[in-house]
Amino acid sequence: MAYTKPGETRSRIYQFMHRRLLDGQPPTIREVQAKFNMRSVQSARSQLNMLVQEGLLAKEPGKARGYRLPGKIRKNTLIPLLGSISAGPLNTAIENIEGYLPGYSQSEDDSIFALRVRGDSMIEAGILNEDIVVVRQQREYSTGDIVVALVDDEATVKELYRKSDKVQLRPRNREYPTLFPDPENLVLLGKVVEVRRYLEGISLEESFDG
Amino acid sequence: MAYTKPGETRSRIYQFMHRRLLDGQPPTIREVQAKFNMRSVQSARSQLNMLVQEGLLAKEPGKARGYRLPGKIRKNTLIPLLGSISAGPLNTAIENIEGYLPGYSQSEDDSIFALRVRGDSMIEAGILNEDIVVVRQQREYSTGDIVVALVDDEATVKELYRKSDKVQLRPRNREYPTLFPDPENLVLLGKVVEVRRYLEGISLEESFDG
DNA sequence: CCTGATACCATACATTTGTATGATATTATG
DNA sequence: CATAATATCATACAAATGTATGGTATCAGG
Repeated sequence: MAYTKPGETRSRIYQFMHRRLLDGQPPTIREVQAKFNMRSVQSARSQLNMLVQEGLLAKEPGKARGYRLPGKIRKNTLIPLLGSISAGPLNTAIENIEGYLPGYSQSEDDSIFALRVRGDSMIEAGILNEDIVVVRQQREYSTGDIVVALVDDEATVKELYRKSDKVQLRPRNREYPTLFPDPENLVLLGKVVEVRRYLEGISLEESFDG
Repeated sequence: MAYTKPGETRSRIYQFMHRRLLDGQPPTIREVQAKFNMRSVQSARSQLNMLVQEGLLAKEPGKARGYRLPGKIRKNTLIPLLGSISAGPLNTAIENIEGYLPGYSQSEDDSIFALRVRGDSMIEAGILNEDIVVVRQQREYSTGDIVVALVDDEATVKELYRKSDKVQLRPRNREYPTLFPDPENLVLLGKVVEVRRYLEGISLEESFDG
């Protein structure tokens, strides 16, 4: 029986592992062995070891199904899609989770959430009614940031403008007026870091209710 | 030591499993045991068993880390973001992966990819230059679908219109003309099911080059 | 308080899975 | 052809992990 050319099997094994790991189903060494019609566990294992050495895979030694994608590869998280945001601290809103969106986890602890946009006040920025915005809470905001602010107990998406100490919340729709909120009462929930629009109905997963 | 109320631990275990499974790292029973400070494997196992019975989890018996999300629950995958799409079958384009986006995988085998939009021909549909569209390949298309078509060896995003046997590709920008492609040469790469816009630079991961 | 249901424990065992050792076959290359 | 590098095999062992048995503790409701 002919051997494969050096590197060829390894490349195919890598693709297989990559797909399986992204799919959330880390295979065992023996599953790789079977997949590639090898007659010895070690055949698969040595290939996997070399992928690890090349830095293309990571592994947790000793653990079953311990192969991972290397750290530099960004991992998936779920971003909570909040229903309606009411007044008060965001903690209370967390109770109101409508579903989850797949997204990047940037750093561990920065809190990110998603919101469905109501209205067309940002239409000229390409944010339409019913679009979903992904929001990251921050301390500092700069002029030009698209932010989610709490105005009159209602969350609203606008573009932030600072002029000296005055703050403006500008819609991106000529038919809407700019807001001049009282800085004392202005609550900024976060900065919009991503806009999403689902063109086909998707049902978001429900959370446990038991 | 007080016991938790009936159902309470189970609920927390479910959330833990849900997150881990979506994260692509199925835990072992003993990892669950440790996570919830149980002193017996069986404590964790019986809870997991009941979650399976309630249909909230699935499992592959005997296999290590064999718990899964039941089929109906949508899974997270990574969607390949293709660089430039050249002519020819899509297979060749797959070689040209620029990175991956976190997204839903609908059914197992439907092939989904993402593309960066060049130009502003769809601006009135809220799709701006540099936006990313998530595309699903299909057999059938209907009028009104936003599709990715291959015209003159270049991928373009347009709205599809059918009138009898004639096909139109309409831009959503009054300054651009409608295309009347020759049905023979029309290649539809897929339907746009999602639009995304990242307002902060993200670096996408690279793929295997060996 | 009584009783069934549920949560939890301790321990042992079986299977799956990772690891190790030592060898042979094939390929690539000068 | 000679040689090194790589691919592959066979087999055994060790660790991780799922499974089973039988019991005790706590909770919930009448």
